[in-house]
Amino acid sequence: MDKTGEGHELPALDNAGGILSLIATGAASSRAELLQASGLSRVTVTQRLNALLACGWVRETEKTLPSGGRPTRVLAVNAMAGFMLVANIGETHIHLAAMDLTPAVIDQATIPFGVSDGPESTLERIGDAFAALALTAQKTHPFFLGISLSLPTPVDFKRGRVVGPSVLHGWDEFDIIGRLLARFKVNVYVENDVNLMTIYEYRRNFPDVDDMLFVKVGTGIGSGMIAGGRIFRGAQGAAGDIGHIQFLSDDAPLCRCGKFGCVEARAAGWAIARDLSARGFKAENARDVIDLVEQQKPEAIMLLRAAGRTIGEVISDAVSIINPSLVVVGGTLARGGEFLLSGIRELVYQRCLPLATRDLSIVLSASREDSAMFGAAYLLLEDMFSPTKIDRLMQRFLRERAPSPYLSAV
Amino acid sequence: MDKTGEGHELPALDNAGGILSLIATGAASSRAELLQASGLSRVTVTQRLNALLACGWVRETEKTLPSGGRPTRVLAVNAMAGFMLVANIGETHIHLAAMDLTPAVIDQATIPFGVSDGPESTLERIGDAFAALALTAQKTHPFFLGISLSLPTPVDFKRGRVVGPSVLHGWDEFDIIGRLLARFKVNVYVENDVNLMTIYEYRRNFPDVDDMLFVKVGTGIGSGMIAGGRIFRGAQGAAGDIGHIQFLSDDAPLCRCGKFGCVEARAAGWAIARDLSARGFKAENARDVIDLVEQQKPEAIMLLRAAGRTIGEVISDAVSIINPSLVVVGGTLARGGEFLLSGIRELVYQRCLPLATRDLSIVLSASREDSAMFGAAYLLLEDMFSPTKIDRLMQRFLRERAPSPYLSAV
DNA sequence: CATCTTATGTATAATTTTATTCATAAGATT
DNA sequence: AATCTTATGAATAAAATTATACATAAGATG
Repeated sequence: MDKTGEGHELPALDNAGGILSLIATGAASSRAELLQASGLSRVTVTQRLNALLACGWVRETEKTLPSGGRPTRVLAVNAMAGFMLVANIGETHIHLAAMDLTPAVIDQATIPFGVSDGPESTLERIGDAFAALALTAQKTHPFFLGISLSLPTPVDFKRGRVVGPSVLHGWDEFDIIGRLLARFKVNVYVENDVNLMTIYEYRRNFPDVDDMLFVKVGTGIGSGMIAGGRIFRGAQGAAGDIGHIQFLSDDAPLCRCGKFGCVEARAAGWAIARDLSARGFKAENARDVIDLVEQQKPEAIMLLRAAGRTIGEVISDAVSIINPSLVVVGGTLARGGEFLLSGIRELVYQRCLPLATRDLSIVLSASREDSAMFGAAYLLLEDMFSPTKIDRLMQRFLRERAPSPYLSAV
Repeated sequence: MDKTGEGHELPALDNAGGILSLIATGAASSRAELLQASGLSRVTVTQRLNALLACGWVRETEKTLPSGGRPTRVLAVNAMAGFMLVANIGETHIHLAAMDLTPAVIDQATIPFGVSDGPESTLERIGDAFAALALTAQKTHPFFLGISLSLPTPVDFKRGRVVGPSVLHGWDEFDIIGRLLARFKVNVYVENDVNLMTIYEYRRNFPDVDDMLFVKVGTGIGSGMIAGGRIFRGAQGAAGDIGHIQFLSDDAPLCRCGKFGCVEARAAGWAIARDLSARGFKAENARDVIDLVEQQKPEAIMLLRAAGRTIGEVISDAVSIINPSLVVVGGTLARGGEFLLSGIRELVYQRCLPLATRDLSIVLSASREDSAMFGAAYLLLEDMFSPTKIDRLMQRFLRERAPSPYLSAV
């Protein structure tokens, strides 16, 4: 009996998920590597790969690898097989995009936002914008993979909820996943923006550096870690909170968190802006600080240099504790370039033991503004194409591809 | 044709490694769980499990789990299936043991050692002691799994070598694995003692706490981390080096490492001994300090309390950065109990944000002196029974079990 | 004790996967 | 152009694995 119920010639995708996962995660990019990595026989791999090719999940690229004989054809996930919806919630706007599996932007939108907007109405507006983006994207990229959100606040990733104090009012413990799931029926991911920027740096710029620290120096200060090739979140998703490590002194300034002497209160964008204001400049946030630096104001440059040394102190602690092989400095103040970086380097090389700094690089991020959005896309892809989850993805795909008339009739 | 060449009735262990791995790693402890976890059919699981039972790798325990019907039989790796050799190289002695797969000690030995003994002669003496232990152990525990060493110095685990400055003279970059492999032809693991103590705490005392920090406060200060259930080593295996994080002040004391103001120089056993000596007491190391504390000398207690607060500062940094849900304090000075712990707790709860300390426990280790040796055993078991390595283990087992007369004749 | 539930073993046929072999493809080398 | 190498596809039989069905085991429950 024909399983599809019709003579539709749909290729059998049984157990092809493992093959797709290997290609998507980069574990294999040719038939030979698939054989090696999967441990399956050539016949089986060929059959499953053909099914994936026929369905449009995988494509043969034009690239080939030299082999001594006939060149190896390079395989890749077909970026146009599907799309995902991502959004980066900032403090003044929400950027939204439909992305293909590259990930690259298919279509995007921006809606206004304020930190006092509650989650209910915000998620409804995000949902509306998403629905419009999905309508366009689905025409060219048939399969809707899922949704991924970036939030400027601590997030318990497993539960997908904002935890603890946040700049976003009323979001604490709100069931973000539940709300979006009810409307879109796809996997929903929610993560902190710094962790997503970290994932972006790792996947896009330093895919071979399996132990790195990303430090965002903007209006606030935060960090994310890649440990053994995976984002490291800690027990509550609060790992990397270096902004509120304290250095006590007689003149320890008051921090936003209510304590004295935090790194943020000494070196974050808002702290430098505060100090510049006290000196008669007009500065409210990190961007104003950088504007003054770019205008070569000596006071601004001096304060940025000092901030670099302060941040260098806390980065040196982090380097001693987690021993990364790369530190990437990003965020708005990173646009201050060497003015910021030299102080960081100075302190790290001075304070850490040679063993930890021997093979350590400290570099500026080359990221664009929306790296968190791409990070959100990478996170979604990484999780959905992981060996443990791929089967569920394939099952949903099969269900949607062949909506059985019998089932819907019952 | 009979594969064994004889009518020996040896059960076919083909592909049984996966089943053994599931049982050994704790991923499954009953037939039902094996079915679920392996995804194989009942027939296949039964067949492979029977082979493992027949070979003595696995046994049925007396324990059963209630199920509503016939109780589920609990399976476990047979602790007597094999043995491993472990050694903990300390600064004055080397403790060696043959351990079963529990791991529990079968037989042990101690040989003298000094930090100026080079690796060549030391490894030869360790090899001799190991050979003697193996002779006994092999009688009751047939299969020789491997060797695992604990060293009081930074180790690059992947390469199995001492890296950077070390209390052990002449060991830097020495090929420890190569030397032991040449003599024993089994897997050899080499790891830092603090990481092994961390593994011990995790596996034996807190198996459900997947994000923990272990701090060893002895003559020196070091730490190890469990992140997501795995030991976290960093890029060079130097992660957790909290002993040389600096707190500068006017009276910053000189550290062994040549810098001023390190945590070690303020709060380690040798630093407290130094301060006690300056006050006329006779104290050289952490043990002497604890002796004075146990004699209720107010100066010793005062210095230990102060050390607790200093260590608390650096632990609070680590807690902010890695967000564990548990901190275990061990090492010789931990025998000072609340005198040490109260200062640590005070500083951590004072300096970390509530999000990080909300679900954080800080406890004393209940470990015995030789926890590093058990940690070494756990490390070996964990790696050799991991899904990725189990097949190699099974292959060696099969090779040794059935030494083919044809092969040796050729 | 009879009955219920779930655990566990085994025989059979159906299905999936593999090993093996042969054939063709496609660039590199001579 | 002839030849070499490795990639890739396909056909066949052999082997492994599964689904299914049936049978027994063993404690809990009433």
